[in-house]
Order: sequence, then C-alpha cells, then structure tokens
Amino acid sequence: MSAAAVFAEKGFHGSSTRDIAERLGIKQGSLYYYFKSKEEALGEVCLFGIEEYVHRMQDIAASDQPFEAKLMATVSSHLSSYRERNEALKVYNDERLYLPEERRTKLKQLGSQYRKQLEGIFEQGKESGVLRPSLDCHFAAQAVIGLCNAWGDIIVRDPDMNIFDITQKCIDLLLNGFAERRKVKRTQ
Amino acid sequence: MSAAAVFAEKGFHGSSTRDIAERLGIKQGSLYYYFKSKEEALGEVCLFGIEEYVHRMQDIAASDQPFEAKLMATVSSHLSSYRERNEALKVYNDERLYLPEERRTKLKQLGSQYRKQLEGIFEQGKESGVLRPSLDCHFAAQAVIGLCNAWGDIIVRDPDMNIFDITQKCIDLLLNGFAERRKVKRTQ
DNA sequence: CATAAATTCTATCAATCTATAGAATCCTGC
DNA sequence: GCAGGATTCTATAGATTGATAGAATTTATG
Repeated sequence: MSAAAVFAEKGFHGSSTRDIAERLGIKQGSLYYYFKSKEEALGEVCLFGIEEYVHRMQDIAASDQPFEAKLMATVSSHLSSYRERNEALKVYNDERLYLPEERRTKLKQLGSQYRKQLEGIFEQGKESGVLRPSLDCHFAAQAVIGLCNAWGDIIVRDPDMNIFDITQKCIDLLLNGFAERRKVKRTQ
Repeated sequence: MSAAAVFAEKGFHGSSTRDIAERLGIKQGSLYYYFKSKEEALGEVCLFGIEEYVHRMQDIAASDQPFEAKLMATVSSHLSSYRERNEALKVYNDERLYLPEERRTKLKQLGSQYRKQLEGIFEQGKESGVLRPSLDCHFAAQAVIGLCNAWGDIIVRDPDMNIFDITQKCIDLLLNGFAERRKVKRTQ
C-alpha cells in the first residue's frame, strides 16, 4: 500500500486522492474500490506503520538478552526502519492526530504498548544494576523514542548517512552521556 | 499574528483561509489585506518562530557562562518556549518543508546558525574538559535539538507536565546518560 | 466636520477536492 | 469461449478551496 509514500511526503491534507492514485498507477475514482474514504486510508497506513514497529519491539522485549543488547536492538531497529524508507512509521508519527478519535483507539493502544515494553527494558536494566536505581523509566523510554524519531527524520532526508555510526552514538549518549569521566581507580 | 495557532493545530494544508480568518475575528477575504497568499503567511509564521528561538540562543552563546550553564539555559529556553505555547516554533518544525525553496533560504540560514552556535557551546565544553575529547559536536547538537523538540511536543499536549523536572532530566541524560557509575575512588 | 487613508466587508470566480454511480475491461475457472 | 466476479475506467455531482475586485466602513489627520 503505497499511499504511505504520498502521505509521508506531502502530509495527509496535502495529498489529494489524485496524487495517491497516480502513485498507484490508477485513476482517482478507482481508489474507492479499496478505501471507503481518504481518512480510512490514512488510518490503515498508520496502523501498518505502528504494527510493524510494535512487533519488532515485542520480539526484542521477549528475547533472552541482557539490557544493553535490548537497548541496542531497539535503537537499531528504530533507525533502520527509517532507512528502509518505512514511510508508514513517519506517517504514524506525523499525521495520526488528524484522525478522528474513534480511529485512534487502536493506534493509541499499540503506541502505549510499545512505550511500556521499552520501559520494561529499562526496568530490567535497573534490576541488573547497569542503570541507576533512581532512573525515571518513563522519561527514559520517551527520550529514546524522541531521539530515534528525530534522527529518523534526518536519516530519511539524507540517504548517505551512516546509520551504524548514529546508532552507536545514540547508545553511547543514552548510557554514558557526553561528559568526561574523571580518571578513577575502581574499588571493586 | 495568530495564524500560527491555526497552522500549529491543523497543519498548513489542513488550515483553510476561512479557519484562519475566523480565529482572527475577520472575514476570509480580509486576510488578503495582510498576506499576498496563504503561503506567504506560513513563511512569516515560520520566520517568527525561528527568529525568537535563534535570538535566545545568540544571547546564551554570547554570554559569559561555563558550559554547563549554557547547556542548561539552552534546554530550558527550548522547552519553556513550548510551554508558553509558542506555536510558531512548532509550525517552523512541522510545516516549513511545505514552503517552496525560495522561501526557505532565510529559514535554513537561521536554523543552521542555531545549530552551529549550539555546536560551539559543545566545543567550549570539550575545551574546558567537561566533555569527552572524542565527542562529535554535530551529533550532540542535533541530539539536543531532537530531544527538546520531542519533549516539546509532549509538553504542548499536556499542560500539567513539570517542565523544570523534564529540563533537569534532559540535562542529566545529556551529561551523564542513564548508566550507573561504578563505585570509584578519585585519583585526582 | 471633511478629507484621506486604512481596514474590513460582500460577492464571486475558477480551480480543486472527495466521493459516487454505472459502464467498460480484465481475469479466472469451467 | 463464455459466465461471473474482480478491478478499473469515465463522468459527474456537490462542496470547499485560495484569491480578486470593488463597495462599505472605520480610523486618523488636518
């Protein structure tokens, strides 16, 4: 379903049904064989984008890996999904608020499921002693999502960007921050 | 100029000139006494948003403060600008790409000026020994901007959010990350 | 008050939009 | 090759859009 590409490029209100039909190689009227309305099409694109996204997170959260590996997998999956030009995720991020309330309930549920699972990963990191006990896991999860989406937007517009490099730097920021560590002797 | 509020809520293409006029308390046709076109109105809103934003950064960068204070001021200024419902900044972030190339040159210049000044602040942090010498200042600046915009979007939608709390946590993330520090003895 | 300038209004045009209806075409299985 | 469903087409309705023109009104200035 390649209406996603048009919505991603021009936004929901900026995309006419003619634009979408042209991308699909059919005429405008033929669209309504597939969709009851343009709004329904947006709903399906958003759902497709978030579903793929959530499924990957489910696999990561359920896997038997240490915290660091899960965080790495999360960031890597999130960023590479933009490189693969998964326009649907961008559409979910940018256009879902234009959907009427009834059409957003499923999206909201999936979105908060994703966030909660990411929070769970941070809880695991705390329990294993890798993360500070005082860490606000809700803040942490939102920060990861926000950071990845921001870099995702940059990646989408610059195909020459080195995703592996950015992934590494994001992980490093999330774990260690930018500050210099003082020279230390370990006590244990 | 309160077209900003309409653009921020409904997006550029989702806002009709009638919507904008209604918010201003005038009739649709009267708009064109002020704007040559709807696009020109968007350009002015974007410019207003980024200009205020850049001016604050200029003051911070030029000020005589240590690195940590400048970083704090940057994040604080960025986040509180969303609390003050500076819709124009949101419009700049979300809608500027719908402007034709010629109208975007000034915006691009201001945007990269902001980013460069923020990079300069990180350079200062490196020179003063607070930040790691290996830090990629371009990455760092983009990360700060992305993180603040992501939290800005959340703040705009939830007026009960504690901005001071978020500012603190963002600074803490940027400087120290989420990981636990091992127990250490300082050698110096 | 009178004149001019600034501002807003009404009315309207031409273009574009979403959506529908029914005809035309394509594909599949017998 | 023919029947029938699936898919696409054309044509069009009805609403909304951005923008313009000129009249009406308000505001400022002498």
